[in-house]
Amino acid sequence: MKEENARSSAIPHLAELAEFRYQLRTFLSFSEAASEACGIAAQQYQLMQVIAATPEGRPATISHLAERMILRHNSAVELVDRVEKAGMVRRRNDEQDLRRSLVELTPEGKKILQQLVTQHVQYLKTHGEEIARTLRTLQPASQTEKAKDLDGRR
Amino acid sequence: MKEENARSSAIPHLAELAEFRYQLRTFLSFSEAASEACGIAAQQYQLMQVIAATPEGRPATISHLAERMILRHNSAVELVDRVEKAGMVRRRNDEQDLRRSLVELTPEGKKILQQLVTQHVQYLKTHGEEIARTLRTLQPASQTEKAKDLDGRR
DNA sequence: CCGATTATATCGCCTCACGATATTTATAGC
DNA sequence: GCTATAAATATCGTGAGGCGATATAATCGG
Repeated sequence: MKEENARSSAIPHLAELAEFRYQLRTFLSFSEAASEACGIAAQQYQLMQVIAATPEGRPATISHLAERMILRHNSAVELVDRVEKAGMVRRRNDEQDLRRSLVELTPEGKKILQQLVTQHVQYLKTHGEEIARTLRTLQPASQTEKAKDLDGRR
Repeated sequence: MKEENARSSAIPHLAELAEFRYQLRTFLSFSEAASEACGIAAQQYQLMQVIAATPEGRPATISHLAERMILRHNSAVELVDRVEKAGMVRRRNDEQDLRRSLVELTPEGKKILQQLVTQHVQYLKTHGEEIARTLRTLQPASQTEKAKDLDGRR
């Protein structure tokens, strides 16, 4: 028999969803702290990561970065400005299409990125499984122990 | 045999981590759009969700909300101000401790929250499994098809 | 070779989180 | 019970960053 929270009664999966979002905020908070310990903002790290993860064939244009960062093009321009000022990336001119700037990591940028990726992978090796488990409790055919726990503890 | 991306070479798990963050951004972007379609900001929805998910015994004080939202106390105060102005929550005085305000959802707030939770649960029923799978590729003992795909396609 | 489209850049605006500080209430030590 | 300290909330000025509107330059289609 499960006691319903008066506040949450009648909203299915509220506890699991709230837990997932709390886990995300905790992860993002870690990410921000790690980035700023390296002297850059969290978004700047994300931009660098997108650049490094862009497949070989795909040029790292402002438009492409904006798309992967889910930002307006002008915001991507401004973000690149800031990361460039921090010395982590530089713009090159695309010789095929002079409208484009190609953004690439500097050696310093690669070094910092490697550190940050390592730290984040480490974090997710520790906490990723728990996040995945919370996500699974929201799947159609799921009544795991975790879900029962989140539902039952009120 | 896997071809290494010149940009990503020597950074293990870069592709999987970047993919995970892109999935998160996509989800958060959906969340923002859904919230604003209901006339509130994404953070305001999160606050409401935290309030609703607060266990019965635990009073929904500003301090508690700040902790779950991962915000400074003053920022939580300001967030509650905005959500109160939007008519989604109201403050009550704690009669045991007059320093505290207890924050609770209004009927309108409950209605909107229910809609948003439903939409988000629906989203995660569709996309949650994929996110969980990406997370799993970052686990210690993981060389799934997904991981091979992300590593191999460059 | 010119009108339409695409890519990037610039600028002013607005939201929101923060640090510093203030105010009120509770609590502990005497 | 009275005072020093701590805790909870609130206020205010500041700054970062994303966005819409607009501008400029380069490419492309007919």
